[in-house]
Amino acid sequence: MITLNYRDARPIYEQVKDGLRRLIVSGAVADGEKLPSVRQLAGQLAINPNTIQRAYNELEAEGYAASVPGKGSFAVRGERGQDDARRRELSETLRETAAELHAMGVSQAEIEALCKEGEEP
Amino acid sequence: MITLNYRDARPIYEQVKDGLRRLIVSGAVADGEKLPSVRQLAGQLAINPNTIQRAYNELEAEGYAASVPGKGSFAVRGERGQDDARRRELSETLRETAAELHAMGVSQAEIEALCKEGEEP
DNA sequence: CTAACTGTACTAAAACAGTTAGTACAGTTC
DNA sequence: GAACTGTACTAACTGTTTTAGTACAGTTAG
Repeated sequence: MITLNYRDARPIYEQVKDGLRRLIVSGAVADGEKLPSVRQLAGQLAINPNTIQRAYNELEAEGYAASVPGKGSFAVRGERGQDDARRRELSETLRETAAELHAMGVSQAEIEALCKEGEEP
Repeated sequence: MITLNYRDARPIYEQVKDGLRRLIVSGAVADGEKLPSVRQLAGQLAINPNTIQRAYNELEAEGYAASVPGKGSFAVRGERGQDDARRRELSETLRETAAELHAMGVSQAEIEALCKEGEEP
């Protein structure tokens, strides 16, 4: 479900957060579907439950999950607009990345091809 | 020349590295042009020389600069292909970013518009 | 009701990366 | 020789990440 990379400079809770968001945003985890419990996912990844809790907290703050005490945590796929900050961040990243590829001599056609790979069918 | 953002989570040496690479790759600093010395740039940014040295070291490892003991550090603008790893990394980032924007409902046209902003004149 | 699960909260310590400080050495330039 | 340059190294401080351990309240199935 999620893989951790300990050589990565990014902290584990962020890797977990990004991994889950990817699953939710891509539809791999359906809207409202139950996510693994804090302790269960911690056991599976062999890390501390606190780390998972932190990932879930931030994911909830961003609008991609909802946690209910006693019940569990659930995926939220809110049509759109659930997190404008994230969209702005992604747009900025996309622009900068494309600009540097351009400077490297990569053609606009190649860049657009990369962008199309994730298009919806 | 370079601005630091202390609120940024990214370490200073990375901000320096990315800033310099951007200057080199964009042509703002010509090929072979002398970069500021370790101590000089450190003084200008009000940080420790060791931090600059680290940025220069990594920049040299990536092929964007060359340091000569006793003389200084110089920009390297190697036509292309000087750093395949960086290009692969950028391609991967671009694809993932575009995919998530797609999943958020952003159109292909909007994405391509962002990518074109950095195009060469 | 009991037992086993759920999320949440909190403190304390350990581990790590980033950064600074200081010093030192060898090569270059004038 | 003096003033630069890059490089190397150790030591210490700092903040974040992560772990460990414990605790409490709500939910659910038996």
